[in-house]
Amino acid sequence: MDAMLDTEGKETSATHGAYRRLRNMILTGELPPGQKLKIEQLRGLLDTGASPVREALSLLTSDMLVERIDQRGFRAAPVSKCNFEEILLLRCNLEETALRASIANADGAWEDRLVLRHHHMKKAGQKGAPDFEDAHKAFHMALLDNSKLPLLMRYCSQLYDLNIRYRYLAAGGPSYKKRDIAAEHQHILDAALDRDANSATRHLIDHYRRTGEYLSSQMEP
Amino acid sequence: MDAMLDTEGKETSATHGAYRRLRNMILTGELPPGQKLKIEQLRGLLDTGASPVREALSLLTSDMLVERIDQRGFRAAPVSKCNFEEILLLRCNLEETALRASIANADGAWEDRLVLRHHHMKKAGQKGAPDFEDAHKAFHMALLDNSKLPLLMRYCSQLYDLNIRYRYLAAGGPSYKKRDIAAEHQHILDAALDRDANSATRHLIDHYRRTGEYLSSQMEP
DNA sequence: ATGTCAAATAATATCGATATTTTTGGAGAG
DNA sequence: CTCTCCAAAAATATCGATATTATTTGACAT
Repeated sequence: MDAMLDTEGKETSATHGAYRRLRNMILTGELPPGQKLKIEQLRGLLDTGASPVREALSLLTSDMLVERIDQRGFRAAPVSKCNFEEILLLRCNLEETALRASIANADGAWEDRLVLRHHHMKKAGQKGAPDFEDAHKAFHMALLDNSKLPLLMRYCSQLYDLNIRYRYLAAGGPSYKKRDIAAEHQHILDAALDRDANSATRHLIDHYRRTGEYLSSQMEP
Repeated sequence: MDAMLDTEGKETSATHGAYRRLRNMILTGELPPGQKLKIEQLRGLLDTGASPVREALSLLTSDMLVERIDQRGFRAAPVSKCNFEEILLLRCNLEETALRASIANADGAWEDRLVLRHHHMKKAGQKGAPDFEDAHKAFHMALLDNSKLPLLMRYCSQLYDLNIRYRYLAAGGPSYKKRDIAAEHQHILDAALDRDANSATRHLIDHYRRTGEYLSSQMEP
């Protein structure tokens, strides 16, 4: 009953709450790569027991955001240029597969979802909303989710998160507006609505490669 | 100090031991798909505390072998023909990428490892050793591991395990010898040693597709 | 001075118990 | 006879404490 009065009335279990907060802290770089994650320290930070913290860290292990070291506890997953480039490679491969499958299953309901997600993203981008990241992910996932391939979706979602972590680390926050990102999104959307798989995947992959090259250039080898 | 005297002197932490044993039980079907996994019950089965069991189940969640249901505990992941076909699809896609990358990096040390793994697998297969499964996986992983792409390797390993689960479920154990599996493996090996990426991937994918069709035919829709 | 070993310290992993939540079973009303 | 609702039972999630293991510190011998 205390949990309800905590800070907001939205979290269900302590474990899940700890999971979400730790995840965010790692994605945004608040907990830097390679940092030792001591139970006691986190227990204080999230004010909850040791069991939820421990279980949340176990779950983050599957997302490859936390590493468990034999009997020596946990640490935030390290980063490297090499790792970043592998993420990019896999994303291009898997998202192409998913997007082609989505387009193959295209129907009116999917098109509606796409248009809606795109609109929300544009709106969030214009007023610099803090939930632009969420809207951006939602749009990209909507492109893929008509594939009806849950495993593939899971991998894409995981890789997406690993990628935005690098974006936060390299730029200290959402660093769009460099290029004309909006136009790139529009091209992808239009091609998807036209059900032109070749054009859509080409635009999508270009979109990733460009962001990838920019981030790659900002990292030491 | 008790842990050393348990049954054998090889396990390090209780959590890891529980993880390995539960994983095996799920893969072999000893814990059937969809079954509720009650902490108390497993605690008795593995005779260890509730914390290691709980943490092991959390880890198995990332392997997609266990599902966590909001506040209602855990259950063994369900199976379906649809899920099986997705696994097959992703395996063909990801392993082709990995094998091509492996061959691109080919060198003498890798060839040695391949030959060795293949030999061990053949030996284990002839004498019907219980560790044939392990040797079989080791050979397939050796084909891929020269790609030097750890993330991709992880996905391939995960999908491999999900797949052998279906093999156990459909056949109640290793059901090879139906076709001339040995010849198929030989073809893959030879093509890899020749550094012929097209031939190697064709043989590898055929190998999976054939096993896949056999298993698919044994399942209800 | 320096390297090594042992005691002290700190952190993890695990246990046993409790509070919360879900599920079950049955009694009463419609 | 069926449905709803409440109480009892079971199971989960969480806490606090302990045992185990790693890390540091400092003393001793070389």
